[in-house]
Amino acid sequence: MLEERRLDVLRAIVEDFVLSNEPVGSKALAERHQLGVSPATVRNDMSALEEEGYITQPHTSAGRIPTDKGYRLFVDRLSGVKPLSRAERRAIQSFLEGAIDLDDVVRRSVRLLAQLTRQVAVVQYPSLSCSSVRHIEIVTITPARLLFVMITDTGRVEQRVVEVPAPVDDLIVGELRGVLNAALNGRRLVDAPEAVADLSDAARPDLRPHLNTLIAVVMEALVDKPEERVALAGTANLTLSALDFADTLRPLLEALEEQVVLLKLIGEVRDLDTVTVRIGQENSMDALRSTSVVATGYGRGASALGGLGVVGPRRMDYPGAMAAVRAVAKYVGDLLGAD
Amino acid sequence: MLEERRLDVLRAIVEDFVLSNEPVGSKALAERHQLGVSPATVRNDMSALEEEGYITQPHTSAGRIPTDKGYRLFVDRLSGVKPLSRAERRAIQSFLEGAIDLDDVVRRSVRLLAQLTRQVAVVQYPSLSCSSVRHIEIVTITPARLLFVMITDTGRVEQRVVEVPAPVDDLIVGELRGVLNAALNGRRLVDAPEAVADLSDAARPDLRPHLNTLIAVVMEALVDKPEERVALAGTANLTLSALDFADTLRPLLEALEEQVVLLKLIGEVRDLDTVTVRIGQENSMDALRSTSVVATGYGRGASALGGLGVVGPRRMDYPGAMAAVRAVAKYVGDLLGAD
DNA sequence: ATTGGCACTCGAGGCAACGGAGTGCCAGGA
DNA sequence: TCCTGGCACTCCGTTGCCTCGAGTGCCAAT
Repeated sequence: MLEERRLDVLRAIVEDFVLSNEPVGSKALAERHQLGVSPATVRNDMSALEEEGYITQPHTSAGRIPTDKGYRLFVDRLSGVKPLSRAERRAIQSFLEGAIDLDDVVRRSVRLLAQLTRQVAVVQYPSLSCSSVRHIEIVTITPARLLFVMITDTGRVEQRVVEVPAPVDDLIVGELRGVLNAALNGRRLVDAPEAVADLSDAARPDLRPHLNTLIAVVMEALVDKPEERVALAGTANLTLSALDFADTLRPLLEALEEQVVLLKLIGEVRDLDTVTVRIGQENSMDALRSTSVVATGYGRGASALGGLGVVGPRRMDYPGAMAAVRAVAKYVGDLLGAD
Repeated sequence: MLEERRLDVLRAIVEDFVLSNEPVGSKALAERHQLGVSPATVRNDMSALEEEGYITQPHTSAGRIPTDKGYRLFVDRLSGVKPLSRAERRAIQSFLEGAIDLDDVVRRSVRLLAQLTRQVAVVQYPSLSCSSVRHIEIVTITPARLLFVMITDTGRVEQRVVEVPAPVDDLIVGELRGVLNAALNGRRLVDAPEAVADLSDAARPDLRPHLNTLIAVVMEALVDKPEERVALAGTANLTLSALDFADTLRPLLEALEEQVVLLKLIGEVRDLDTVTVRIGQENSMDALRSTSVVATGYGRGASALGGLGVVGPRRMDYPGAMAAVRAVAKYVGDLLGAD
């Protein structure tokens, strides 16, 4: 009963503060929410909540604002995932179903997510390592330089320039292409090392050096340090939160421009089935310490193809963001999984 | 003599204001620059300059700031292109020479440009229409859906999914591939329509429907509305200019996120050999009316492969920006032209 | 445990005074 | 004819002061 109401008060504080961005006081709280008690009682509860570290006051005689710990409790125990409105569901569907290729899917979804949440949105391209090879192509640029092109089942096209040890003619290129396709087509990239392990030994002697070079390059580029990519949208929304960031805005923007940073971020939170929320100091990267991140993985089956999420001020509509992230992840997963 | 000094005064005002972002007064001017005259004389000149619309005062009894017209005169007649420092030249070279493929070149150069100018940088990917076909690949996804992949001489890889009227087997795909490659390899994309015009008539009857479909898709996708792309970097630098923008920051950020807007922008100013400067109201798009754009084209030979430039506050170091833009364009042009 | 009352704190906003930077104008000098 | 020093005026930004109001903490009463 007592405990119960204290949590109600915390919830009310979070909800009001997210809306107004102003410290919320006891009187306003008691009025705006049906707590059934007087402001004085609310004050006692607030006092207790502050004692426990869930809320704080910017200065004496101001209202209270939630701490990171307060938001955490709110997210964990006090809020459901707000269901999306019908209009929002429709928007998602109509926005994504027109997509024609992978690039288009990713770009549309990242913009959609930014629009739905009014935050900065991040969508990772499907990881190569989770994809399968659909086709491999080798094109001659000069006799000693080949362009290696790989098309995956998610529609990604990866390319690398390869310098071969000795000049090759079109005949050899054709053979190389055949060997590689035979070995890799339909294979998942994580299985690639195994699939090509003794390829060279089994091949015609004159192909071996080229094959070795190609395999080495391919392994290095696509498995050891695969090129992961992300799309970003909605940085304009940061101006809405300019007050929340102040000094930290510039480092934040710089971080968001770094693919590396975003990949690390997404990499940490791309569980399927779970929407991860990182609040303020919970983030591992300095530049994000003043933000909250709501993210999840997308894909079909056991392992995530990629991740997506939003970055915004700690003062965020968590239920709404979580719902949007989850919904978009589901659609994107279906689209890319089924393709 | 008289005219001469007035222009010196304008130049001094622009230079000081760009540095300080504060209205500059007669006394400070006479001190900081070797004008050889007293503040009172400077005042007379300023008065005249204001009369002619080159400078203005934010309010009575404040210093003067340049108007768009003032900046224009400064750019046209009062400033050379500031030569880059040795360190900057070295930075450009070492930054760009490590690039491995097209994506890498573009991404590196856009970041470089943002860093050099401390503004927002934009780099357009080489236009398809100016490129030549290096290789065409056709991959079966399902019997009725083909993936068309085209590799250009600038290293761009374009792909489209094509629905064919009737199922095709690998044999036919091979033939289609052969026919298209024979017709298009080495051709510039602008010449493509001509090259494929009577391809279908000359082909084996059973190939015609497929060929027609493919050709239609290819023409539409790659010639009629080719997918142009741009890269963006340095939006964090806008926080440096936050004061210059105020209300207009959000629309500006939104515009910068729109590929369409950036493409229009670059398209208007991608002359080779000329660094175009658009100051404030000179810009054709509303969101850019409070900014200045410094841009040029890059490429080899007669027509530009693409464009690049920077967007920043009107209070910009024009000589520096022009030098950086020109230098980066030169390097990028060499890199992509020679590839 | 809850409530109303009360004294206290502190920031926001309004207002007046002040100082300083800058201007325009004018009369005198090269 | 052009430049210069002097002078009065304007207006912005800052500072200090005051008041107002929202909010708190505590206490006695229910």
